Amino acid sequence: MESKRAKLAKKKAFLEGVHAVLTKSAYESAAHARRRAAVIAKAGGTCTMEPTDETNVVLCSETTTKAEAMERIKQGKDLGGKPPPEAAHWVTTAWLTECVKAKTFIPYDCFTVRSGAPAPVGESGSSAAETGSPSRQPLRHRSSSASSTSSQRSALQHINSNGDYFPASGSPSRTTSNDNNPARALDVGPMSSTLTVNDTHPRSSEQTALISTAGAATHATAAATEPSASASASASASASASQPSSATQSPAALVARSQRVVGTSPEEIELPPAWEAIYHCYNCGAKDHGARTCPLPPRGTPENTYVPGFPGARKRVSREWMCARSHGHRKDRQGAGPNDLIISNLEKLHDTYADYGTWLHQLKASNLHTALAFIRRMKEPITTYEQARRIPKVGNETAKKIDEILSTGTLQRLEAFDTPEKRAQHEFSQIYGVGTATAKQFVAKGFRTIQDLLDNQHELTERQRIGVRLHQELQERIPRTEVDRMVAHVKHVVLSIEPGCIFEACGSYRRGKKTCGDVDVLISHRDKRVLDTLFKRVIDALHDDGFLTHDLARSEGESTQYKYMGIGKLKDASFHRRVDIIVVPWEEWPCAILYFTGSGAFNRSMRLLARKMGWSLSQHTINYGVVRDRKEKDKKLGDGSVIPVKSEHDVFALLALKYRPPWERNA
DNA sequence: CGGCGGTACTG
DNA sequence: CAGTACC
DNA sequence: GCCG
Repeated sequence: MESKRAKLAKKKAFLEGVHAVLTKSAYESAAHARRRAAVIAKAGGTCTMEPTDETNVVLCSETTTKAEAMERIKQGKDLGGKPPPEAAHWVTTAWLTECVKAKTFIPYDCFTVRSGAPAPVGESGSSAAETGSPSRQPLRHRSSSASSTSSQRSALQHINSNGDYFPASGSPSRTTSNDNNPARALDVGPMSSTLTVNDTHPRSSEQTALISTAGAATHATAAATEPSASASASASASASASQPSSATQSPAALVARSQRVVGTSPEEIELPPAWEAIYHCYNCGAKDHGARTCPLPPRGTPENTYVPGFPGARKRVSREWMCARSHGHRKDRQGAGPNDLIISNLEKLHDTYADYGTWLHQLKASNLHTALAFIRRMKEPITTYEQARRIPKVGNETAKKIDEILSTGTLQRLEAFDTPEKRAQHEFSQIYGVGTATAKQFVAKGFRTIQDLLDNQHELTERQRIGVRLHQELQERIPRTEVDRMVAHVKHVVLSIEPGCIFEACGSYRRGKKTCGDVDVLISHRDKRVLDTLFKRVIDALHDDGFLTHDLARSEGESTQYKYMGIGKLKDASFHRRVDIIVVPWEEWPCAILYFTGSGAFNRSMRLLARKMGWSLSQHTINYGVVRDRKEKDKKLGDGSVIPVKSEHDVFALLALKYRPPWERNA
């Protein structure tokens, strides 16, 4: 259990950072407005009539919705016509006043608040004495607050999952999980945490030592919980302030910041009765909790040798599995890395392998891709063949190539491929809907540039036409702030259609990347009947308001998981962006969010591991007793039976893996 | 030497 | 069915 | 192309 003090700090956390803006409809007179402003000031926030970059709360009157307020703002009646920040929270003034009075804090993601209806959510504030310290600085002037702890994120999520969408399902112990501390995953060097992984394979420990000499410095940081915790907390506390320092924020902090805006999913789901009957904690076997809240150390360590009661379960796993290790991102890092020359050359080699399109070369490419994931995270330069050999997935061939790069600066192999035809083929294959086969066809037809394709659009399929026309725009990475706004928009539309939905933005965004290639949105609802129409209604609504501009592929008719792939654009954005939306049944949520968060290499690794255990992991479920055809591996003879899971943690526990938060799943 | 993720939409 | 896509 |  958390101390009372920690709880108090959490309660203060939201109100501390409030910078509110009043809409005209939120007050009747100047005096009324002053009273509202006083409420905010008492909470330690600041308040204006004009939105600023720091605005994180918009106060609506008791009788308007966000949509109505937006309309008024558009007409210039409120806020002088200046639009509020897209990511701001919309609450009624009465609600905020009440929260301050009761010393409770505000659920952070209430976008559509209707007349007076919502009562303050969260624990009763009576126990929270003396929170309103009058001398608190406004957000913009605070440097960092020691009172905010790194558990703030889970606190917010806790409230969130007990809030509007998931009333009163929480047990008090759910925040005291074996969950990772975000501060431990700071960007400085996720590698160090692999040292805690459960295996002592002789060779791999050697390899780990090699690579993680780089991360040695991180030990100090990770061990010094206090500073890193407050750094993480201040980053998320100052969430809505658009600070230039965001470039230096850790992925964990970036995710925490986004969670305040877009996260609306429970940490655990309820299962259908038949599944609930066989569900138990896959970390210890208890029936009364899941792996997420299991107090025991991770399964597979000497301290915990529990094995779940499903055929194929095993105790230990080699750390060679990518999914068993922490993979922070390295592409985001600024400055030059020690192995940039090697990396850039091997990346080119990877691309040429991928362009072949044959089964064998796909394997070479994916193998090289995995090796690159390990090379990228090294802080020390590779200098010898032997040193390279010790990196996982780097064998004789790759090590020789690294050696060649070290001595000559390039790869002979690459120069042979540097022809106009190959370059054209590679560029074509970057186009959405154009793969290796089509790219080769285009080259064979004599096309060499994108313009050639634009001039011959009749030769293309519908998806390819869209892909070619928008090719330049879609090549652009999306800044995280724009993803924030896109996701907030989609979430608003989804929740106004069906308030009981759960919603999570996944993909690289959930993994804490600073820029994303596309926007991935996962949606579910408890009620199956709702799901059957929800998908179409959401897509239609997003078309109607002009957000979605092109469809690339979408599920038709009824199925279990609905998938939409298309292109969307915010009105004030400069580029069209790829948007994926998936609607899944409630009980498939954990596997779906695991899949949709990725990364791709992480998924492959995890699924391979599951397969080696005789199981099968997919975006739907994890199954045991799967019977596969020996010859044709695509042919499944039996689906087996579902192993029910309530959270991502359960899947990790099943595979005897230490839980990896999203920002450690980059590869 | 055999194995390498699992699934879903388009045409 | 092959091709392409999602992570 | 790497791994068990």
